[in-house]
Amino acid sequence: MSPRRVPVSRRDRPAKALLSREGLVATALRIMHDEGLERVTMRRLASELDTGPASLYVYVRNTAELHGALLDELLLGLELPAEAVAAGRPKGSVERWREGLVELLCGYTALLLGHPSLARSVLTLRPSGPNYLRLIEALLGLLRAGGVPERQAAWGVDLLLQHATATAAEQGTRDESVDADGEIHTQAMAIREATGDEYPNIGLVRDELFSGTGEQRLRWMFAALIEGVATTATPA
Amino acid sequence: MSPRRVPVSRRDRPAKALLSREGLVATALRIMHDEGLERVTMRRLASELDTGPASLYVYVRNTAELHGALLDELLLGLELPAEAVAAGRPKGSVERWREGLVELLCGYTALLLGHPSLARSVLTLRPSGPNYLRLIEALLGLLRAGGVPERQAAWGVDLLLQHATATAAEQGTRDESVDADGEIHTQAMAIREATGDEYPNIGLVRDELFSGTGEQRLRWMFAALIEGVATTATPA
DNA sequence: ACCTGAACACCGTTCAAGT
DNA sequence: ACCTGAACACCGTTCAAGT
Repeated sequence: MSPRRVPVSRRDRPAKALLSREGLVATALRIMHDEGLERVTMRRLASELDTGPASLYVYVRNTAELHGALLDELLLGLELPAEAVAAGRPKGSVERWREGLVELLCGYTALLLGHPSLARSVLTLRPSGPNYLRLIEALLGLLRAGGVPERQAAWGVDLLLQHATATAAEQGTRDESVDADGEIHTQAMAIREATGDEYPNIGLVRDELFSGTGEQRLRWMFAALIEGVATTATPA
Repeated sequence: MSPRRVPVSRRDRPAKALLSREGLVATALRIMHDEGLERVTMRRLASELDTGPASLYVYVRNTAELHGALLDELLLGLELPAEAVAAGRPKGSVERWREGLVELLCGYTALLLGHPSLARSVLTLRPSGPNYLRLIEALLGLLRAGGVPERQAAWGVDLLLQHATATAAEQGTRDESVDADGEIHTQAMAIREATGDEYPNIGLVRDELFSGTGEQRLRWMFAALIEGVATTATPA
């Protein structure tokens, strides 16, 4: 029907920015910041880049890989504490490494808390980007600075990162998605209604189950994790 | 066109089992066991129950709530260790409570490892079913039996359950979904290729990052968690 | 080679309308 | 009241075909 020869796009669009992995990730990052990760779909991304969804599969294997790239981009903004840079060589006040660890882990958690659905994705991702490796490197450095044995340090990094990611993923749904916020109330109510008859221990510590701020609990959890990692011997 | 008066269904179908929340959950449970949670969709459930998807919303608020019900049904099959039942009163050999905790947590993890995508869902769920409360009750009982202070015990339950759930969720994708198994290899390769130049600490403990069996690492992680919870003081 | 239109095979949730 | 057909507004991924 309508003539298809008019090359309007040539003048209308800003040069159509040739597709590339970098362009893809940059656009995805922008959408994530503006509208949240759930809006970053292959179809949305494609239409944003003036193409069909199939074209994206030239640059990323699948959605999971795209999410991995987004995480690494985000990690660029995570500054490593000074203690982690001069790794392996303990200096300054004793136990400084613990503070450095908590700081770094809180930073990583805060980063993910800004994008909780990314955290959910990362939890099943085994990230492999250079900036994630830097993070592992820094955590290992701090643990070694604290004199934590090699195997405990190696396994500990897993434990610490998993906890940070899971915490962000868990908090996630609460403020972002519409539906899930009913569930906290439902659980809180269930716990408050749990009779000391059927659930004596819940009855005894009921208030403590809800005590503390998120920040307090998070810092305590990291401290407990670090303590456990530092003092629990691995098998064999 | 075709006459709609023939009540064939009356003879063909097994009485069409009136809709109910229990029936819904039972059907969902069956599909989950046979084909995995990703097949348990509202539409699939509806067609299985000979109705439209809209009808299900009379019995569950949304998918998240349905998943919560599935978890609680699953937890029916989790047996609590004897130590947890006679809670609060330490008896038998000292430190028996630690074994009980590890056992219970491993049991819970194993349960979820059988349905990793349910674990992913549970992580953002704050479950509130009676059987989940029983689990909280048992964990609290064991921690109290170990003389762990109230606040540490309360906050610790959160930490322990989150770790168990996150572990199952993480393992999850690996064997279940098709795509994600590439990522472990990708990460492993990235770590193996990380030069000791750029990543000295990774270079030093490289082998330990991959050492141990899943079972060994899980038990060590729970032991470390428990140790940290038991010995780390909460603020204020 | 690099790219993509069109299709395949699905989703959760809502709401006006029926019984 | 209780229930539901039909629609709304989407998904990820593949593959044959084009340039």
